[in-house]
Amino acid sequence: MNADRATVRDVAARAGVSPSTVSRVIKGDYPVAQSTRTRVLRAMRELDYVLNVHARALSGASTKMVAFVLDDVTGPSFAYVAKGVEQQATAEGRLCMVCATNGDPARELAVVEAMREQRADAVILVGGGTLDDAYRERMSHFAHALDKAGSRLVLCGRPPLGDDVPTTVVEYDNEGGAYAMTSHLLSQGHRHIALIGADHPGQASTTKLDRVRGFVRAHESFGVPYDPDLIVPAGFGRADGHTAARRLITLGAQFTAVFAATDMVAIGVLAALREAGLRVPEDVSLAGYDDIPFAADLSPGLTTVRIPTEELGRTAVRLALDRRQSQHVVLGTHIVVRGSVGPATPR
Amino acid sequence: MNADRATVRDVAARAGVSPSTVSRVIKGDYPVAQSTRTRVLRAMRELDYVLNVHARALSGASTKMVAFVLDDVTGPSFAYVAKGVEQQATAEGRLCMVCATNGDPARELAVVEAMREQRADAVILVGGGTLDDAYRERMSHFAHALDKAGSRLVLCGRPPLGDDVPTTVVEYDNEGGAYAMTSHLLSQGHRHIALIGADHPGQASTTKLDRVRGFVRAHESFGVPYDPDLIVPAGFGRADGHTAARRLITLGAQFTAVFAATDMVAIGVLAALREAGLRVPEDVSLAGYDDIPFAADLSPGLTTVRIPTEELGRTAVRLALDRRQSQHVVLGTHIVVRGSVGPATPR
DNA sequence: TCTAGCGTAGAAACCGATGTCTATCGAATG
DNA sequence: CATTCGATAGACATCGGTTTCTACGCTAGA
Repeated sequence: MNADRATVRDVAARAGVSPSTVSRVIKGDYPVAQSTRTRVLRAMRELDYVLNVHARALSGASTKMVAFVLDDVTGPSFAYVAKGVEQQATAEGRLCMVCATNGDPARELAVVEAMREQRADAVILVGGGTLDDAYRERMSHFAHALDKAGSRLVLCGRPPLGDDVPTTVVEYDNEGGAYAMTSHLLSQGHRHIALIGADHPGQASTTKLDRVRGFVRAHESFGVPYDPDLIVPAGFGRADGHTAARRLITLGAQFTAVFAATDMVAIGVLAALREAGLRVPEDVSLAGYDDIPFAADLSPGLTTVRIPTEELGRTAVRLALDRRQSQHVVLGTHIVVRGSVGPATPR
Repeated sequence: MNADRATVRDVAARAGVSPSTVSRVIKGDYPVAQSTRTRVLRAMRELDYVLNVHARALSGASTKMVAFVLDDVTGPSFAYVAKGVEQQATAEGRLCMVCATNGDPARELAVVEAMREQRADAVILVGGGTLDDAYRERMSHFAHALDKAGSRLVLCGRPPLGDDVPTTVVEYDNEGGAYAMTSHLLSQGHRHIALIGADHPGQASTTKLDRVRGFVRAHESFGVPYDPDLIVPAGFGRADGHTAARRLITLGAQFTAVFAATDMVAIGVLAALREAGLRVPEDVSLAGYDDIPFAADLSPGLTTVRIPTEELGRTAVRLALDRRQSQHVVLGTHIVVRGSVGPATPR
C-alpha cells in the first residue's frame, strides 16, 4: 500500500543481507563478494532504490554541492560565469545551487546564511560587492564560519575582504582593461572622452571604482587632462546608458568618444547617439566593457574589453575544491577592436 | 578545541534546557515560555548556531528546494525562464538548484536522477525535449516516481508525456506565434519566405516542429503555396543561422523574407545578408522568434515573436507547489513589430 | 594441529533535528 | 480540599545511511 520509497533496509531484506552490506555496495570502497554485490544491485533495481543524500550528508559525508550567488541570472556576463561554475561543478561531481540577490546586500547575506544551512562545499559570490563596513564584517564572519566547517567562501570578480579572512579570490584585471581601452581611445586622438557608468554618489562599487581608476591612469600616462564633468555616474544597465548619454547631449557637452562602463550601457548610449543624429564612429567613437555576445552583432561592432567570464567561474570552483592551489588569482582582460571606435574628428 | 559546528544539543546545554525545547523555539509552532525562548535564542547567537537542513529533511520535513534543468544557462530565453523560476521559488521560500544538460538527453536523465536523490520539491525541465521513445519512457518513470514521493515533474515549454503521466505542464503557444508571424509576412506581400531553423533530419524537436507547423498552416490559410526548398533545417544558434543563410544565398534561392526559428538564428542570418550586400528590410525582410533582449537593439530592430519567458518559469513553480491549480497551462505568444520586416519588393 | 591472517558480513552506535508521549507545576473548578 | 486542566518541558524513538567493532569461516604457515 504505502509504497513510499525503498530504503537501504528494504534492499537489504530483499537481497538477504544486512544494511551495512548494502551501504558498502553503494559506496564501493569496501570488499564485497561478487555474488553478494550482484544480488544487492538486483534488489536495488527491482525496488527502484534511490539514495537519500540527506541521510548521507547527515552521517558526515560531503554534500557534493556548490552554491552560486549572483545579482541577476539574466545579466549577460553573469550568465557566462554561471556556465563556467556549472561546468566545473559537474566535472567535479558536484551539483549547483543558484541564488539571485537582485543587487540587495541584505538578501545576499540571507542567501549565504541559507548556504551555511545547506552545508555547501563552497559558496561562490560573483560581481558587485558593497564596500559598506557592516556588510564586510558580516561577510568576514561567514568566511570564517564556512572555513571552520570545512567549506569555502569564494569571491569571484570582487576584491578580497582582508588578509586574515579565509576566502578564495578570483578576480580579473578590471583596472587594466579600462586602462587599455582608454589608452586605445587616446591613441586614436580622442582628447574629450566621456566615461558613462562611473560611481553613483551613494553606493560604492569596486568594479566601477577600478574602471574609473584605469580611465584616469591612462589619461595621466598620456599626459592628457580629463574633464571631471565627462565622468558621469550611472547604473550598469541599458536604460542607464541611454538616459545618461541623452542628458550629456542635451547639456551640450563636448566629447568625441564615449567609454561606457559596460556593454549594456554602451547599447543604451548607442541608441541615444542615434536619436541625436550622431553617427558611430564617424561623429563619436564608442567603447564598451564586458564583450557580451551581442557586442559583435551591433552595427558597427562594439569595440570593448573582454572578460574571461567562463574561466572565472571554472577557476572559482576549481580553487575552492582544491585548497592546495593558490587561493588568489587575477585573470587577464584584453580589448577587442571592432568598428565602433575610429580616429577623433573635431566637431 | 574542535569547535566544529554547534548542534541543538550544544545550544540546549548552554541554555540549560532540553534539545526538544530548542527545536520548538526554532520551529515556533509549540508554546515555549518567553523567558526560556529568550535564553535559547541567546545561546544560539552566542554559539553561532546554524540549522542543519539535512537533519531536518531526514526527519520528514520538506527539503524546500526546487530543481531547474535547462540546456544552457547562457541561452537568452532560458536565462529568463530561470529568472522566473528563481523569483517564484524565493517567493515560496524555496532554494533553487540549476543544472545544465547541454542538450544531451542522457545527461538530462542523470540530472533528474540526482534530483530524486536530493528529494527536491519539484523538478522543472525546460526547453527542447526529445521525441525518442526510450527517453519518454524513462522520463515517465521519473514522473511517476517523483509523484509517489510527493514531488513533481514539471515540463516547461515542452509537450506532455501522456495523459496518464503525473506531470505539470506549462507550455506557450509555439505554433500560434509562428502562425501569426508568417501571416504578418504574407500580409506584407511576401510570397517566397525562407524558414531557417526547421528540423534537422536526425533529432526531432517539438519546438521546431510546432514552429514549422504554424508556418505551414499560415500559408494554407492564405492559400499561398510554400517552397519546401526554402524550409531549411538548422540548429538554434547564431552560427547555424549564418551558415544556413549563406548557403541559401550561394545557391541562388529566391526569397523576399526570412523567418528565423530563433532570434539567435536571425542574428546570424542578418550577418550573412549583410555580407551578401542585401539590405534589411529593403531587399529582404527578416523575422525572428523569442524576442530576446537584444532584438530591440539590432539595427533595424528585429520583428519577432514574444514568449512570456519569466511568466513561464514563475507559473511552473507556482503550479508545482500548489496542486489545487490546473496542472496544464498554455501561455500566449504575440508578435512584436519592429523595423526588420517591410513590404515585399520584387528582386 | 594450532594459530595467524585474510576476506567478508553483521550488530549497533551515530549524525542532528523532530515529534510523540509522558511528567510536572500551578491555577482553576467543584 | 481534592481534582482537573492548561501551560510547559524532558525522555526517547525516529528518519536513512555510514562506520566502527566484532565475528565467522577458511586457508596458509609454523
